[in-house]
Amino acid sequence: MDAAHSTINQVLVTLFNHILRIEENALSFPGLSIREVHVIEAACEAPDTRITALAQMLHVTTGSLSVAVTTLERKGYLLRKRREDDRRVIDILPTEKAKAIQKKHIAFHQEMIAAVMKQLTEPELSILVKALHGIDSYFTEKETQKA
Amino acid sequence: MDAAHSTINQVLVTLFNHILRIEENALSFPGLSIREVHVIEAACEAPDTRITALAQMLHVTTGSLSVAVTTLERKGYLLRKRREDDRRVIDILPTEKAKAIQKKHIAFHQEMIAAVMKQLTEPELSILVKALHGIDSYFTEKETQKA
DNA sequence: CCCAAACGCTTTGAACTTCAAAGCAATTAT
DNA sequence: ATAATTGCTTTGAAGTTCAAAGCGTTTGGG
Repeated sequence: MDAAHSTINQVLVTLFNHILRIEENALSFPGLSIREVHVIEAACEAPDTRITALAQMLHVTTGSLSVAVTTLERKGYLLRKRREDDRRVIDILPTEKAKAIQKKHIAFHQEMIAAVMKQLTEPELSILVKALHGIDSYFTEKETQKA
Repeated sequence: MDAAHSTINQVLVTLFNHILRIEENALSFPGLSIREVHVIEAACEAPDTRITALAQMLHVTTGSLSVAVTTLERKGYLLRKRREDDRRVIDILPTEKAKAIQKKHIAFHQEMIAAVMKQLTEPELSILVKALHGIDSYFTEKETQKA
Protein backbone atom coordinates (compact mmCIF):
# COMPACT_ATOMS: atom_id res chain seq x y z
CA MET A 1 0.00 0.00 0.00
CA ASP A 2 1.18 3.55 -0.64
CA ALA A 3 2.32 6.09 1.90
CA ALA A 4 -0.91 8.05 2.38
CA HIS A 5 -2.79 4.80 2.77
CA SER A 6 -0.53 3.52 5.47
CA THR A 7 -0.37 6.87 7.25
CA ILE A 8 -4.12 7.13 7.50
CA ASN A 9 -4.37 3.56 8.63
CA GLN A 10 -1.78 4.12 11.33
CA VAL A 11 -3.31 7.29 12.66
CA LEU A 12 -6.83 5.85 12.67
CA VAL A 13 -5.77 2.73 14.52
CA THR A 14 -3.72 4.47 17.17
CA LEU A 15 -6.34 7.17 17.63
CA PHE A 16 -9.01 4.58 18.02
CA ASN A 17 -7.07 2.65 20.62
CA HIS A 18 -6.26 5.83 22.46
CA ILE A 19 -9.87 6.90 22.65
CA LEU A 20 -10.88 3.48 23.91
CA ARG A 21 -8.42 3.57 26.77
CA ILE A 22 -8.75 7.23 27.61
CA GLU A 23 -12.48 6.98 27.77
CA GLU A 24 -12.07 4.09 30.15
CA ASN A 25 -9.97 6.29 32.40
CA ALA A 26 -12.21 9.32 32.10
CA LEU A 27 -15.25 7.22 32.82
CA SER A 28 -13.98 5.25 35.75
CA PHE A 29 -15.92 5.91 38.92
CA PRO A 30 -15.46 4.10 42.21
CA GLY A 31 -17.97 1.29 42.56
CA LEU A 32 -18.98 1.35 38.89
CA SER A 33 -17.67 -0.77 36.05
CA ILE A 34 -17.39 0.57 32.51
CA ARG A 35 -20.41 -1.45 31.49
CA GLU A 36 -22.42 0.06 34.29
CA VAL A 37 -21.37 3.57 33.29
CA HIS A 38 -22.52 2.86 29.75
CA VAL A 39 -25.91 1.73 31.01
CA ILE A 40 -26.21 4.86 33.12
CA GLU A 41 -25.34 7.04 30.13
CA ALA A 42 -27.86 5.35 27.89
CA ALA A 43 -30.51 5.82 30.56
CA CYS A 44 -29.62 9.52 30.80
CA GLU A 45 -29.61 10.11 27.07
CA ALA A 46 -32.94 8.37 26.67
CA PRO A 47 -34.89 8.76 29.89
CA ASP A 48 -38.26 7.05 30.20
CA THR A 49 -37.15 4.30 27.88
CA ARG A 50 -38.29 0.75 28.42
CA ILE A 51 -35.92 -2.09 29.23
CA THR A 52 -36.24 -3.74 25.82
CA ALA A 53 -35.46 -0.57 23.88
CA LEU A 54 -32.53 0.28 26.12
CA ALA A 55 -31.19 -3.23 25.67
CA GLN A 56 -31.31 -2.83 21.89
CA MET A 57 -29.44 0.47 22.09
CA LEU A 58 -26.75 -1.18 24.16
CA HIS A 59 -26.68 -4.33 22.02
CA VAL A 60 -27.31 -6.71 24.88
CA THR A 61 -30.23 -9.02 25.62
CA THR A 62 -33.09 -7.85 27.81
CA GLY A 63 -32.06 -10.47 30.33
CA SER A 64 -28.60 -8.96 30.65
CA LEU A 65 -29.98 -5.47 30.96
CA SER A 66 -32.55 -6.53 33.51
CA VAL A 67 -29.74 -7.81 35.72
CA ALA A 68 -27.69 -4.67 35.20
CA VAL A 69 -30.63 -2.40 36.00
CA THR A 70 -31.29 -4.31 39.20
CA THR A 71 -27.77 -3.72 40.48
CA LEU A 72 -27.78 -0.08 39.36
CA GLU A 73 -31.11 0.42 41.07
CA ARG A 74 -29.65 -1.05 44.25
CA LYS A 75 -26.66 1.30 43.90
CA GLY A 76 -28.98 4.26 43.57
CA TYR A 77 -28.40 5.27 39.94
CA LEU A 78 -31.58 4.09 38.24
CA LEU A 79 -35.28 3.73 38.99
CA ARG A 80 -37.87 1.38 37.54
CA LYS A 81 -41.25 2.90 36.76
CA ARG A 82 -44.13 0.69 35.70
CA ARG A 83 -46.32 2.17 32.96
CA GLU A 84 -49.94 2.63 33.96
CA ASP A 85 -51.38 2.15 30.48
CA ASP A 86 -49.52 -1.15 30.00
CA ARG A 87 -48.33 -2.65 33.22
CA ARG A 88 -45.97 -5.08 31.50
CA VAL A 89 -43.73 -2.23 30.42
CA ILE A 90 -41.10 -0.78 32.70
CA ASP A 91 -39.42 2.55 32.01
CA ILE A 92 -35.95 3.30 33.33
CA LEU A 93 -35.25 6.64 34.94
CA PRO A 94 -31.89 8.09 35.95
CA THR A 95 -31.52 9.50 39.45
CA GLU A 96 -29.63 12.72 40.21
CA LYS A 97 -26.65 10.54 41.05
CA ALA A 98 -26.78 9.14 37.51
CA LYS A 99 -27.08 12.59 35.99
CA ALA A 100 -23.93 13.66 37.80
CA ILE A 101 -22.06 10.81 36.10
CA GLN A 102 -23.47 11.79 32.74
CA LYS A 103 -22.42 15.38 33.29
CA LYS A 104 -18.80 14.30 33.62
CA HIS A 105 -19.07 12.26 30.48
CA ILE A 106 -20.37 15.26 28.56
CA ALA A 107 -17.59 17.41 29.94
CA PHE A 108 -15.08 14.86 28.70
CA HIS A 109 -16.53 15.10 25.21
CA GLN A 110 -16.58 18.91 25.27
CA GLU A 111 -12.95 18.96 26.21
CA MET A 112 -12.08 16.54 23.44
CA ILE A 113 -13.95 18.49 20.78
CA ALA A 114 -12.47 21.75 21.94
CA ALA A 115 -9.01 20.26 21.56
CA VAL A 116 -9.82 19.27 18.00
CA MET A 117 -11.31 22.58 16.98
CA LYS A 118 -8.51 24.60 18.48
CA GLN A 119 -6.09 23.06 16.03
CA LEU A 120 -8.02 23.65 12.84
CA THR A 121 -9.18 26.57 10.79
CA GLU A 122 -12.79 26.97 9.72
CA PRO A 123 -12.36 25.36 6.25
CA GLU A 124 -10.21 22.61 7.69
CA LEU A 125 -12.96 21.85 10.15
CA SER A 126 -15.55 21.43 7.46
CA ILE A 127 -13.26 19.06 5.59
CA LEU A 128 -12.83 17.02 8.73
CA VAL A 129 -16.57 16.80 9.21
CA LYS A 130 -17.01 15.80 5.59
CA ALA A 131 -14.37 13.10 5.86
CA LEU A 132 -15.77 11.68 9.07
CA HIS A 133 -19.26 11.70 7.62
CA GLY A 134 -17.96 9.84 4.60
CA ILE A 135 -16.35 7.17 6.73
CA ASP A 136 -19.46 6.84 8.80
CA SER A 137 -21.81 6.47 5.87
CA TYR A 138 -19.52 3.80 4.49
CA PHE A 139 -19.88 1.92 7.74
CA THR A 140 -23.61 2.48 7.92
CA GLU A 141 -23.91 0.92 4.50
CA LYS A 142 -21.71 -1.99 5.53
CA GLU A 143 -23.82 -2.59 8.59
CA THR A 144 -27.15 -2.54 6.83
CA GLN A 145 -25.73 -5.07 4.35
CA LYS A 146 -25.02 -7.50 7.17
CA ALA A 147 -28.39 -6.99 8.81
CA MET B 1 -22.34 24.71 22.46
CA ASP B 2 -22.30 26.07 18.91
CA ALA B 3 -23.22 24.23 15.74
CA ALA B 4 -19.76 23.13 14.57
CA HIS B 5 -19.01 21.88 18.05
CA SER B 6 -22.09 19.77 18.25
CA THR B 7 -21.73 18.47 14.69
CA ILE B 8 -18.21 17.26 15.29
CA ASN B 9 -19.24 15.70 18.56
CA GLN B 10 -22.12 13.90 16.91
CA VAL B 11 -20.10 12.57 14.01
CA LEU B 12 -17.22 11.44 16.20
CA VAL B 13 -19.50 9.62 18.61
CA THR B 14 -21.55 7.84 15.98
CA LEU B 15 -18.47 7.01 13.95
CA PHE B 16 -16.75 5.60 16.98
CA ASN B 17 -19.71 3.42 17.90
CA HIS B 18 -20.01 2.26 14.33
CA ILE B 19 -16.41 1.22 14.13
CA LEU B 20 -16.68 -0.66 17.39
CA ARG B 21 -19.62 -2.70 16.20
CA ILE B 22 -18.51 -3.17 12.64
CA GLU B 23 -15.13 -4.39 13.71
CA GLU B 24 -16.86 -6.88 15.95
CA ASN B 25 -18.74 -8.18 12.92
CA ALA B 26 -15.75 -8.12 10.61
CA LEU B 27 -13.65 -9.91 13.19
CA SER B 28 -16.07 -12.58 14.23
CA PHE B 29 -14.80 -16.05 13.47
CA PRO B 30 -16.52 -19.28 14.48
CA GLY B 31 -15.08 -20.61 17.71
CA LEU B 32 -13.25 -17.39 18.57
CA SER B 33 -14.38 -14.55 20.80
CA ILE B 34 -13.43 -10.94 20.10
CA ARG B 35 -10.95 -11.05 22.96
CA GLU B 36 -9.31 -14.09 21.48
CA VAL B 37 -9.07 -12.45 18.07
CA HIS B 38 -7.36 -9.47 19.67
CA VAL B 39 -4.81 -11.74 21.32
CA ILE B 40 -4.17 -13.47 18.01
CA GLU B 41 -3.65 -10.14 16.29
CA ALA B 42 -1.25 -8.90 18.91
CA ALA B 43 0.72 -12.11 18.60
CA CYS B 44 0.86 -11.68 14.81
CA GLU B 45 1.91 -8.05 14.95
CA ALA B 46 4.61 -8.80 17.48
CA PRO B 47 5.78 -12.38 16.98
CA ASP B 48 8.36 -13.83 19.35
CA THR B 49 7.12 -11.62 22.16
CA ARG B 50 7.06 -12.88 25.71
CA ILE B 51 3.86 -13.30 27.69
CA THR B 52 4.52 -10.33 29.98
CA ALA B 53 5.15 -7.90 27.12
CA LEU B 54 2.13 -9.11 25.20
CA ALA B 55 0.00 -8.71 28.31
CA GLN B 56 1.13 -5.10 28.65
CA MET B 57 0.28 -4.37 25.03
CA LEU B 58 -3.19 -5.79 25.57
CA HIS B 59 -3.62 -4.11 28.95
CA VAL B 60 -4.38 -7.28 30.84
CA THR B 61 -2.49 -9.08 33.61
CA THR B 62 -0.03 -11.82 32.76
CA GLY B 63 -2.35 -14.23 34.55
CA SER B 64 -5.22 -13.41 32.20
CA LEU B 65 -3.02 -13.67 29.15
CA SER B 66 -1.56 -16.96 30.30
CA VAL B 67 -5.06 -18.42 30.44
CA ALA B 68 -5.95 -16.95 27.04
CA VAL B 69 -2.77 -18.29 25.45
CA THR B 70 -3.47 -21.75 26.82
CA THR B 71 -6.87 -21.92 25.19
CA LEU B 72 -5.56 -20.43 21.92
CA GLU B 73 -2.74 -22.94 21.94
CA ARG B 74 -5.26 -25.73 22.40
CA LYS B 75 -7.30 -24.30 19.51
CA GLY B 76 -4.23 -24.27 17.30
CA TYR B 77 -3.61 -20.54 16.87
CA LEU B 78 -0.58 -19.95 19.08
CA LEU B 79 2.57 -21.74 20.17
CA ARG B 80 4.67 -21.36 23.30
CA LYS B 81 8.43 -21.39 22.82
CA ARG B 82 10.72 -21.45 25.82
CA ARG B 83 13.84 -19.30 25.48
CA GLU B 84 17.06 -21.24 25.74
CA ASP B 85 19.12 -18.40 27.19
CA ASP B 86 16.58 -17.79 29.95
CA ARG B 87 14.26 -20.69 30.50
CA ARG B 88 11.83 -18.63 32.57
CA VAL B 89 10.81 -16.66 29.50
CA ILE B 90 8.22 -17.91 27.04
CA ASP B 91 7.76 -16.40 23.59
CA ILE B 92 4.44 -16.59 21.80
CA LEU B 93 4.33 -17.54 18.14
CA PRO B 94 1.38 -17.38 15.78
CA THR B 95 0.59 -20.45 13.68
CA GLU B 96 -0.44 -20.30 10.04
CA LYS B 97 -4.03 -20.49 11.23
CA ALA B 98 -3.47 -17.32 13.27
CA LYS B 99 -1.88 -15.55 10.32
CA ALA B 100 -4.95 -16.29 8.23
CA ILE B 101 -7.08 -14.50 10.81
CA GLN B 102 -4.71 -11.55 10.83
CA LYS B 103 -4.84 -11.39 7.06
CA LYS B 104 -8.58 -10.83 7.16
CA HIS B 105 -8.15 -8.15 9.76
CA ILE B 106 -5.69 -6.31 7.55
CA ALA B 107 -8.01 -6.66 4.59
CA PHE B 108 -10.79 -5.07 6.63
CA HIS B 109 -8.56 -2.11 7.36
CA GLN B 110 -7.50 -1.75 3.75
CA GLU B 111 -11.08 -1.67 2.65
CA MET B 112 -11.92 0.93 5.27
CA ILE B 113 -9.05 3.20 4.31
CA ALA B 114 -9.79 2.85 0.63
CA ALA B 115 -13.36 3.96 1.32
CA VAL B 116 -12.06 7.05 3.10
CA MET B 117 -9.53 8.00 0.47
CA LYS B 118 -11.93 7.55 -2.39
CA GLN B 119 -14.06 10.38 -1.03
CA LEU B 120 -11.35 12.97 -0.57
CA THR B 121 -8.99 14.96 -2.71
CA GLU B 122 -5.26 15.03 -2.06
CA PRO B 123 -5.28 18.28 -0.01
CA GLU B 124 -8.35 17.18 1.88
CA LEU B 125 -6.57 13.99 2.80
CA SER B 126 -3.62 15.80 4.27
CA ILE B 127 -5.95 17.94 6.35
CA LEU B 128 -7.64 14.83 7.64
CA VAL B 129 -4.32 13.32 8.62
CA LYS B 130 -3.32 16.53 10.33
CA ALA B 131 -6.57 16.69 12.26
CA LEU B 132 -6.43 13.09 13.37
CA HIS B 133 -2.83 13.51 14.41
CA GLY B 134 -3.81 16.53 16.44
CA ILE B 135 -6.54 14.66 18.23
CA ASP B 136 -4.24 11.78 18.91
CA SER B 137 -1.44 13.88 20.33
CA TYR B 138 -3.97 15.54 22.61
CA PHE B 139 -4.93 12.13 23.91
CA THR B 140 -1.36 10.98 24.21
CA GLU B 141 -0.68 13.99 26.39
CA LYS B 142 -3.77 13.28 28.48
CA GLU B 143 -2.72 9.71 28.98
CA THR B 144 0.83 10.47 30.07
CA GLN B 145 -0.61 12.91 32.59
CA LYS B 146 -2.61 10.13 34.22
CA ALA B 147 0.28 7.67 34.21
C1' DC C 1 29.67 -22.01 45.96
C1' DC C 2 25.25 -21.70 48.16
C1' DC C 3 21.16 -19.76 49.51
C1' DA C 4 17.97 -16.07 49.44
C1' DA C 5 15.75 -12.86 46.66
C1' DA C 6 13.96 -11.67 42.33
C1' DC C 7 11.85 -12.89 38.11
C1' DG C 8 8.54 -15.01 34.71
C1' DC C 9 4.86 -17.74 34.03
C1' DT C 10 0.85 -20.64 35.71
C1' DT C 11 -2.81 -21.89 38.71
C1' DT C 12 -6.62 -20.91 41.64
C1' DG C 13 -10.74 -18.79 43.50
C1' DA C 14 -13.78 -15.09 43.36
C1' DA C 15 -16.31 -11.51 41.04
C1' DC C 16 -18.54 -9.89 37.02
C1' DT C 17 -20.78 -10.10 32.42
C1' DT C 18 -23.38 -12.18 29.17
C1' DC C 19 -26.50 -15.28 27.05
C1' DA C 20 -30.22 -18.73 26.14
C1' DA C 21 -33.98 -20.65 27.98
C1' DA C 22 -37.53 -21.08 31.22
C1' DG C 23 -40.79 -18.59 34.07
C1' DC C 24 -44.25 -15.13 35.39
C1' DA C 25 -47.45 -11.41 34.87
C1' DA C 26 -50.13 -8.46 31.83
C1' DT C 27 -52.33 -7.74 27.44
C1' DT C 28 -54.44 -8.91 23.03
C1' DA C 29 -56.83 -11.78 19.79
C1' DT C 30 -59.80 -15.48 18.68
C1' DA D 1 -63.05 -17.12 28.17
C1' DT D 2 -58.85 -18.68 26.98
C1' DA D 3 -54.93 -19.13 24.01
C1' DA D 4 -51.23 -16.70 22.17
C1' DT D 5 -48.28 -12.90 22.60
C1' DT D 6 -45.65 -9.50 24.87
C1' DG D 7 -42.40 -7.58 28.37
C1' DC D 8 -39.59 -8.35 31.99
C1' DT D 9 -37.11 -11.45 35.40
C1' DT D 10 -34.79 -15.48 36.92
C1' DT D 11 -31.66 -19.19 36.37
C1' DG D 12 -27.69 -21.92 34.99
C1' DA D 13 -23.76 -22.15 32.25
C1' DA D 14 -19.82 -20.27 29.93
C1' DG D 15 -16.33 -16.76 29.38
C1' DT D 16 -13.21 -13.03 31.10
C1' DT D 17 -10.59 -10.84 34.37
C1' DC D 18 -8.00 -10.07 38.49
C1' DA D 19 -5.27 -10.70 42.82
C1' DA D 20 -2.78 -13.79 45.18
C1' DA D 21 -0.44 -17.97 45.83
C1' DG D 22 2.58 -21.39 43.65
C1' DC D 23 6.47 -23.25 40.94
C1' DG D 24 10.60 -23.36 38.36
C1' DT D 25 14.64 -20.46 36.82
C1' DT D 26 18.09 -17.03 37.35
C1' DT D 27 20.84 -13.71 39.87
C1' DG D 28 23.39 -11.62 43.59
C1' DG D 29 25.47 -11.34 48.24
C1' DG D 30 28.02 -13.52 51.63
